[in-house]
Amino acid sequence: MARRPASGGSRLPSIKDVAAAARVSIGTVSNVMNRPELVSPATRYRVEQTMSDLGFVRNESARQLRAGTSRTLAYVMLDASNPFFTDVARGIEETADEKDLSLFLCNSDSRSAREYLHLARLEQQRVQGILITPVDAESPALRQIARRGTPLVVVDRTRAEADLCSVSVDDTQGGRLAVEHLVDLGHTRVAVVGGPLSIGQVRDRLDGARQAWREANRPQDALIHLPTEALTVAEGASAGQRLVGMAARRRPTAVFCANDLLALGLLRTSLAAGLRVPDDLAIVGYDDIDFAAAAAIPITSVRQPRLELGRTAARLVIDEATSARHRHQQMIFVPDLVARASTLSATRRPVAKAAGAVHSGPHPR
Amino acid sequence: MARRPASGGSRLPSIKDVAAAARVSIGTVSNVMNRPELVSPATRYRVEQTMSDLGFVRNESARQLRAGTSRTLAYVMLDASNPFFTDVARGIEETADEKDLSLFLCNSDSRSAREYLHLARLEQQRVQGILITPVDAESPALRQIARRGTPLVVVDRTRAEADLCSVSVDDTQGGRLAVEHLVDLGHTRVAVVGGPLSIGQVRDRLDGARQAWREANRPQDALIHLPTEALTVAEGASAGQRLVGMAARRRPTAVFCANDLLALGLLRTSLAAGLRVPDDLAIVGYDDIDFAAAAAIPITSVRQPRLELGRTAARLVIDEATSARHRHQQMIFVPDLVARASTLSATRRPVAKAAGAVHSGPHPR
DNA sequence: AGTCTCACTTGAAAAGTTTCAACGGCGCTT
DNA sequence: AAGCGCCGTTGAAACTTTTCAAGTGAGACT
Repeated sequence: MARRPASGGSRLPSIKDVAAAARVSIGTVSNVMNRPELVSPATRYRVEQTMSDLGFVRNESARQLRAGTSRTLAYVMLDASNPFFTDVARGIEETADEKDLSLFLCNSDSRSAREYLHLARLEQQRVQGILITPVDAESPALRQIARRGTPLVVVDRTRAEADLCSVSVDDTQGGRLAVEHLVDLGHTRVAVVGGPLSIGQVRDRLDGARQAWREANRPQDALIHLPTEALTVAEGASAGQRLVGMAARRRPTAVFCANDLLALGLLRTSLAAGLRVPDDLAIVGYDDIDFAAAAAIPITSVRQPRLELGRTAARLVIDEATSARHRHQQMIFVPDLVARASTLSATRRPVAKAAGAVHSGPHPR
Repeated sequence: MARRPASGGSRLPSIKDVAAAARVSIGTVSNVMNRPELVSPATRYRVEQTMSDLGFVRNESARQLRAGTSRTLAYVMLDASNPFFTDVARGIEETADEKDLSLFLCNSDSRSAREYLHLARLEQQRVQGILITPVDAESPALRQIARRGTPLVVVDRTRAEADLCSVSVDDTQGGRLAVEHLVDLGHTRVAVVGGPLSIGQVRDRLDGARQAWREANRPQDALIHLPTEALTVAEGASAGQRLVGMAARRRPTAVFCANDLLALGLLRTSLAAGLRVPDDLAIVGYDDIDFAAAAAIPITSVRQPRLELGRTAARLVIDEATSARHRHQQMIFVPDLVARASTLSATRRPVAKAAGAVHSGPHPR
C-alpha cells in the first residue's frame, strides 16, 4: 500500500528519499528507472518496492531539465467543438502513440490571443513538437518558434512561404468539386455560404467554387455569396433563414456550404420552412464529418482525409524533431466528393439503397 | 529581429546568456521577469531588449522545479469526439482563463490503459490539478493520485465513496425524465437503447428509465432493452436496424437512447426505413448536444448543464489546490428535458412554430 | 564628516533529476 | 600471489531557474 512519507509536510518523496530508504545511492535509483539492465535484480527489486511503498512520483521537470528531452507533442486546434479537428487530433494521436509520445490538445477557439498564449507556454515547456491549425497561417510568430528550435508543423493550411512543414488539403480543388457536382446536376442558380473571409480555408473553398462556375460558363451573377460570421450550425441556420426568405424564382436551387456545420444548420432551416431537399434545394457541405452522413437527409460533402492529415503531420513533426537532416515539406492532399441524398434526388440517385452513401472516385474534369 | 545565439550549436539562450549580454546578474534578469517593480526602468528596458534580441525563451521545467508551482490544469476526457465533453471542456477553460491557468486536454478514448498513462504523466508533470471523466469512477488509482497531492476532481460521475470532489448530473433522474415524458405522451411499448453497462452513466440512465416505467404501472416486459457496444452514431444506426426489423405490432412506439449520438444514428435509420418520427416512432436522446437540436427532426433530449459542469469542476479543483482547508464535495446537478419534434407530433405540439425548440421547465410528476 | 535610508543589484544556495568517470570487490588467469 | 576484467554501485557535476540575505552607492540628515 502507498503511504504518505513520514515527514510532517505533504511533500512528495524524492529520489533522494527513495535512495535513503532503500540504502542505495541516488544514481542507482535513477538507473532502476532509466537503465534497469545495469542494476542487479536484487537491488532493483528492493528499490522498486521502496518506490511504491513511499509513493514516489518522478518529477518530470527535473528529469526534463537535466535530460533536455520531453516526451510530449501538442496540437493547437482551431476549434475543439468541430468534429473535423477532433478527428485530425485522433490521427495525430495514433502516430504519437506508436512513438510513445503523449499528446496535449490546446484549443485556440479561433482567437489569436489564445493561440499566442498557448504557443508561448508550449515553447516554454520545451515540448518535442507543436502541431497547429493556426488562425492565420502567415503569422510570423510561427516561423520564429520553429527557428528557435521547437519543431512546428502547420495542419490544414499551407503557408505561402515554404518556410515550415505543412500538411493540408487542396481547398480550392474541394470548392471546385462541389460546384462541378452541382453544375453536373444541372443547377443554374447556386449560392455559396461561408465566412468570415479572414479564414484562409473559406477563401480558398469559395475561390474554387467561383472558378468551377466560371469554367462552366455560367453567368457570374447566378452565383451568389451568403456571408456568415462563423462556421457554426447557428450561422448556417441564419443563412438558411435568408435563403428561404427569398422569392422562389430568385432563390438558388443549390447551395455550397464552406463546412458541414453550416450545411447542417441550413438543412434544418430549409426543411422546417417546407423546402424539399434536394428537389427544391440541393446542399453540399465540406469536411464530411460523421454528423453529415448521419443527418436525416445525408449530406453530400467534400471529404478530406482527416485522420491521414493528422498522422502525416505527426510524422513530419517527429521527423523534424529527431532527424538531423530534415527538409521542410508542404504536403497537399486531394479531397474527394461524397455524393449523398442532399444532392441526389430519388429519381437521379444511381443506387437504389436509400441509406447508402455513394463515394465518388477522383472527380472527372 | 530575433537572431540565433552566437554559439555554434542550436542551444537556446539561457537566463545566464541574457545576463552576460545585458551586463547584469542572473538575479536581475529573473527579477525583470517575476518582479519587474524591483528593477530600475533603465535596467529593465535593457534586459528586455536583450531577451528579445537573443530570442530568450524561459525554461518552464527549471522554473517549475525551483518555484514548485505549475500554471496548468488538465482535463482527461472520456471521448474527445463527443461534443458533450468538448462543451464541458469549454466550461473548464472559461474558469481556467479567469485564473490565468492554461488547460491541457487529454483523450482517454474510453480506454483504461490510455487513461492510466495520461494520469501518470500528468502527475509527474506536477500539474496544478486534474479533472477527469474516468472510465471507471471507482478506480482506486484516482484516490491515490489525490492522496499523493495532486488535486483531482471527477467530472460527470459520482464516486460511491465520497473521498474525492465530484461534479455530476443526476443520471437516474435524467432517465426518469425521459421515460416519464414518453409515458405522458401515452406510449405503452418503449425501448431503451444503450450500452455497454460497464459505463456508469448508462447504467444509471437505464435504471432511471425502469423506475419511471414501474412507477407508471406499465408491464415490465413492455420496456425492452436494446444493448449497444458503444455510445456512437454507428451503434445507434445498428440498434435502429434491429428496431425496424421487428414486426410492426411488436415494435416499440418510442425509444429512449442513452445519448444523443445513438439517437442520431437511430433517427437516421428509422427515417431511411420509412418510419415517421414521431408518429411511428418517438425518440428521446440524452445530453442535448447541438447536433441533437440541429437534426432534421430536432431531437427531444435530456439536457445537462455541461458548461456549468465544467466551470464548477474547475472551481473545485482550484479550490483544492489553493485553499488550505478544503473539504471534498459531491455536487450533483439536476437535468431537465428539452422536448422537441422527435416526440411531439404536429397535432400535439404545444407551439405552432415549426422550428422552435420547447424547453420544458422542471418536469411535473 | 559621519551615519542612515533607500533603491537597486548581486551572489550563492537550492530544487530533483540524469549522466558519467571512477571505485571496490570478486572470480579468473597466469 | 599478482594482475586483469567485469559487474554493480557510487559521488559529484550539471541542467536552469527562483529566492533571499547581503552588498553597493547615492543622497539626506545631523
